[in-house]
Amino acid sequence: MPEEPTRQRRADAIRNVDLLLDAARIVFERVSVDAPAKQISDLAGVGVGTLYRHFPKRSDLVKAVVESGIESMAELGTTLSAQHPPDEALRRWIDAYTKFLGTKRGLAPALHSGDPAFDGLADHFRARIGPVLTELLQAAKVRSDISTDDLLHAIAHLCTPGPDPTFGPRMVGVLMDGLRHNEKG
Amino acid sequence: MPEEPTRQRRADAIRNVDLLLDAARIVFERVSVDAPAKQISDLAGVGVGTLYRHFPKRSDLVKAVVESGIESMAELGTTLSAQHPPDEALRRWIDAYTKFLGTKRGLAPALHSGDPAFDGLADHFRARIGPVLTELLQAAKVRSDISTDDLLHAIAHLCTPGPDPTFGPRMVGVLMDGLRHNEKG
DNA sequence: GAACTAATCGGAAACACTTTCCGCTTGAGA
DNA sequence: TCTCAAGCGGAAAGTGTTTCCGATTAGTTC
Repeated sequence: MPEEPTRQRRADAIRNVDLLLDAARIVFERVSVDAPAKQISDLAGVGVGTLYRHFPKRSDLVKAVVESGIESMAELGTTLSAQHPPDEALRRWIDAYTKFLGTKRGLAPALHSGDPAFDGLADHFRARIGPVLTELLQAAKVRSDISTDDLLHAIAHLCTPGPDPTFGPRMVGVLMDGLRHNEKG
Repeated sequence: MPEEPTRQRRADAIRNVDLLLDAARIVFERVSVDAPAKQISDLAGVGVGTLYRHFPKRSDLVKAVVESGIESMAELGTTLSAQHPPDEALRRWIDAYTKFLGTKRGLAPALHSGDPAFDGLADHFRARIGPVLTELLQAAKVRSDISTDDLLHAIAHLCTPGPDPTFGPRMVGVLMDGLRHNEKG
């Protein structure tokens, strides 16, 4: 692979990417994942053109924000499994995951809308979080016909932010009961 | 309430509404709930203007299609509870509900997107389906801290059509296990 | 530290819908 | 058959995304 003596990345470009990510995090949380791109570029103090230069599709910005969240979730998993007994670690991690998804309006629907824009994201997600959760699940000895992917997916679906903030957590609770007290061994 | 000697509704208008609903059902299933309005009006053989005359917002068309589905679900509930023992009736009804949601691409995400356009729909849904499901649930004696609404919601969330068509049904299965073998009596 | 250039910027223009408007058409009622 | 409001269709307006490109400006070189 040709390694051109590439010129260093411009400082303002790096700064703008950060500004945009910060602005996006704020807007996604306070307004919605569906807010107009201009609203984000305005908050970041740059033009729309700049936003689209760094994130060719609007969805790429969403992806970038989510990816940064994925990283923290993965790290949390490692930390928790070191500090708590298996099922407690699992419980806490699921709690955090639930909260992560529940915080950004429209995020869960967007991720599971089937929009091919997010296909790659799911893979990255799986690759990074999957092993961590798998370990937690095995340690907690839950039923075996449900895969790690299944569970991540299911929780993501259940945790759409809505009028009743207890909904997601409660249903996840039922789901976890179902995992433990199962009919398939 | 003033009952004006209102003129009868025009035959072509009635026909066009039907054509539009049929076209919408087809497009929602074959393409997606998010397909352009023009695609639907074309299939129906009318102009966009006509579509918007009968369904002022694009989402009204979605609503209309879903409402017709709700009606059949309600009827099915009654039928099933008359012909089967409680838990079998519940199982079958949940199956049908799962399939209903899983069939229209983008429907579940749309319904739970938080878009106020669908607020009324949720109420209608609840009013019509709630009692039926409540009866099924009581008859099947499942845990009590989960309401009928909760369950309808949860299933709807889980049944987003995706690459793996078995996902929804499987997770609903786990959820139902959780309802029966619970930790809260 | 001045000149050279490619990377970057920003906002205007091009697109892709959705929704509104309005002149023309047609079915219902007399 | 005649009248005329309901209904039609598609053009135009509104809204958000994505592309473009002339004007800047940060690295690099001398």
